[in-house]
This record gives sequence, C-alpha cells and structure tokens, in this order.
Amino acid sequence: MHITFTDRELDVMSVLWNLGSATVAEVRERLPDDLAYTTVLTVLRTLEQKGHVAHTGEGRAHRYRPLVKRAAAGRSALRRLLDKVFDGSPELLLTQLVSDKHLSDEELRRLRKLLADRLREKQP
Amino acid sequence: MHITFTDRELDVMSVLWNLGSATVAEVRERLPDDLAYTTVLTVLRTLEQKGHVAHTGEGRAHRYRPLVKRAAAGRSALRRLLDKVFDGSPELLLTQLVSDKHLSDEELRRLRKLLADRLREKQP
DNA sequence: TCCTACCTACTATTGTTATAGTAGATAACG
DNA sequence: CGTTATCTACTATAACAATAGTAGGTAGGA
Repeated sequence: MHITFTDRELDVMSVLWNLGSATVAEVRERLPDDLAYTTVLTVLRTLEQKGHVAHTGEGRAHRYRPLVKRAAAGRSALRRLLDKVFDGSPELLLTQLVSDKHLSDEELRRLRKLLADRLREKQP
Repeated sequence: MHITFTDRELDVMSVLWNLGSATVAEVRERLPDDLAYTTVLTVLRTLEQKGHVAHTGEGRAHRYRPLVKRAAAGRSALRRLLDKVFDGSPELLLTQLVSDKHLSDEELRRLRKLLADRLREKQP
C-alpha cells in the first residue's frame, strides 16, 4: 500500500506531524504560503476523505490529527524515491544525502554511528 | 529551483535515466503498467514541453533523452522529503532507510564505509 | 441583546494529470 | 505496387489538485 500526498497536502501533514494535532487556523498560520482560510479547510477535508486525518469537535472549531504516521509516510516515499530515482541503490541515495551542504560534521558522525549500531545489533 | 515529476512522468524518466535514451516503444515496454502507445507519447511530449527531455529524429521515430540528470532530480526530491516528511532530520531519514528489510548486511557495510570515507575526506 | 469575528458547509473555477482515440504519413514486406 | 505495421500530431475526456468565494451558524464582547 503506498501512501501519497500532493504537494499541498504534504505541507499540511507536515504541520500536523509537528504539532500532533491542530485546528484549521493553527495549520494555516504555519503554512509556507499565505492561503485563504477556506483553502486550508478544503485541504484538510480532502485529507480526511482520503482517510489520512480525522477530526474531533473542539468548541465551534474542529481539531484535526493525522491518522498516518510520519514514519509510514516516510517509508513509502523513501521506497519510491529509491526505486524510481536512485535505481534501487541506497548508496546513490546516501551519497546524495551526505553531499548535501547542509550536513554538519556532527550530523555525519551521528549518521555513521547510526549505521554502526545497526550493524552491531544485526550480528552481535 | 525544484524539479518535480508526476508519478507517471517519474516512471518515464526512470526508464530514460536507465537507458540513456529511448524511443517511445522502448519506454513503453519498460513501464510497470501496460499503457497505450499514444499515452506514453503524450507523457514524453509533456516532459519535453516542460524542458525535462529532448528528442532527435531517428528515422521515422523520435529518440528521447533526459535533460535533467538523475542526481539533480534526486537532490531535489531528497531535500523535499527531508524537509517535509522527516522534519529536516537526516537521522530520521537514514533510520528509515536502514530499517528497510531489503537492505543486506553487505549494503549496510557499504553505507557505513561511504560515511566513513566522507568524514575522512572532510577533515584529514 | 445586537453586532462582530470566527467557523463550517457547500459551491465554483482554473489548471494539471492520466489516459487514449483518430487521422494521416511512411517504411517495410510480400 | 498495394497492404500492413508503426509513428507522430492533434484532440478528447474524466478525475483530481489548488485555490477561494458565499451563505449561514454560534460564541463573546460592548
């Protein structure tokens, strides 16, 4: 089963993942673009229709929360990226990731540790 | 500048990246779904319109080649994934990548080496 | 209590994606 | 040569994405 989001849906999900849950107004003020209130509401509604979020009443307003976990969406998107763009090669992908200028030495070191740990736990 | 492809466009680009260049028929037979010939042609045309591929005549047919490199598309997609889904954390992303069951120990080791090399070259 | 601000529900518009048919050219085959 | 297979160009259409307006309700402040 692959989970996919459109660009705008992903913006919204990102906010929900970060906040845990949010009202329309809360999502709206955190979006990168300045959209009409109703626009944000519409996006949330379509996400709900697709089963990716749910809402509960909070006074007059609705509070939305994600039903899909960040990790699940990540797994899905990563697999797709790996297959289609990096031709199934995790090395190509990682090369790209670490060649990203934004990564500090500290981060690189943490990544290395992460892999080392992972290997150790697989074959003790 | 972010490069983006729709699902189907990405399928097609993937084939072009793998083959270097291809005719409509060649792309078509490598796609995961069984699409009409004209459908594939249409996708290639829109990709051309967007400036992502170009074609040269090859006899009666056209031969298409990517204008966007796999690495460039990868960088763009990876950054997006990192920002929106993994909240900017390369660790989260890598965790997801290595928790993927498809990765063998051998691959994990190669990934670790890749990072080690990268760190060494940054600060010798 | 009355007005204002805020909220949802419904509707609308424009553009894009995904898919494919039809027409007409041409190369290839027999 | 004539017929068939193969191509491109053009056209079409349904579904979805992105954005937002309008109508009508309710809670709270003056």
